[in-house]
Amino acid sequence: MASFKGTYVHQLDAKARLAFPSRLRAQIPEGGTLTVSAENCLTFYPAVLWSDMERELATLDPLNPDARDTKRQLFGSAEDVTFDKQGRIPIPIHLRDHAGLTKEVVVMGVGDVIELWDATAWQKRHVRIVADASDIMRRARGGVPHSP
Amino acid sequence: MASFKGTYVHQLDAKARLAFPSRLRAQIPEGGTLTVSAENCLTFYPAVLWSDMERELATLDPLNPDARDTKRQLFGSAEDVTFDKQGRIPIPIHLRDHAGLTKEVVVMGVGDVIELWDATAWQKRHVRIVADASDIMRRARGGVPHSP
DNA sequence: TGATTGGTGGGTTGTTGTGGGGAAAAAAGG
DNA sequence: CCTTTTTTCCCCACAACAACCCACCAATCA
Repeated sequence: MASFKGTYVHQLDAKARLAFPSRLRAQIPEGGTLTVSAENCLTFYPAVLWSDMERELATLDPLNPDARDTKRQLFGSAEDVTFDKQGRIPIPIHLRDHAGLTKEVVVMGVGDVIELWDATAWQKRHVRIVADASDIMRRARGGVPHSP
Repeated sequence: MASFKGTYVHQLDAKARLAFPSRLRAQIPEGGTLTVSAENCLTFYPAVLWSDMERELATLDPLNPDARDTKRQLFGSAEDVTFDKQGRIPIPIHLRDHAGLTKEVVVMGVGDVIELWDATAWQKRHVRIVADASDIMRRARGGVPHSP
């Protein structure tokens, strides 16, 4: 299983293309699927992981309204992405809007997926994470709900 | 399992490269992974130990927001490091910032990992550790939370 | 004192991100 | 159904950065 790491700051050009960091691109030459995250960012799934995701979503109870909304959110916003010969991907409007992407984009390897953040949005969240690092990491194990 | 020990003070050059102490380097010729620590320093994990770390992070619940932030913090800040022919490693900006590295860097073997500190930051912490040594070591077993 | 190892500095060459022009394809409109 | 407009992709060019290589000093040890 691929393991993505590192933080890269790239520019969204006038044609809404994003140059994908070459280190990350080298791990997924065949592309993958991009969709919205629970936070205000985008999540890139490598092809293998996305098909797992599809299978998992298929097991959700069709009678549960939350399950239906979850599927609407994830499937409805999903886009297959492949790289052009310069290693760039186009980012559709509805995905840009969800993550508030304008110019500076933070591309971050987060283990099995890659996340895209607006630079300033990530900066804000990052200082919060660093400040509360020990608390957050303690709660990460426990599954204790946290307050916003 | 490798066991690192000793303290070395090296200079960060104009290109943000750090000459890794040859004694430590000899134990990990293939490099490893460098990422942020909970304190304001950097932690170097030998390859084997880092893959253990990855496996552990993979077990965190993807539906827990704190787990996601934890993975962002650790994976997002992580960088694979290999040595150049002079035994140096480049240190990216975001890692320099987290540890406040400027010129003098303390490289310290700490058992299974290696830590990098800004020299003055380490000095301050060191005098505190020495002063409170007996209390600190007594609490080390108990897992009692400490005050900053 | 000579040789070897280890740390420091700097030049040079590829690689990578960025911008933009132009062709092909797709969509929209008459 | 054909024309016009928009979008998408490919290519080229440039600038910035990172990796690699070679050379110099300083310290250690025989």
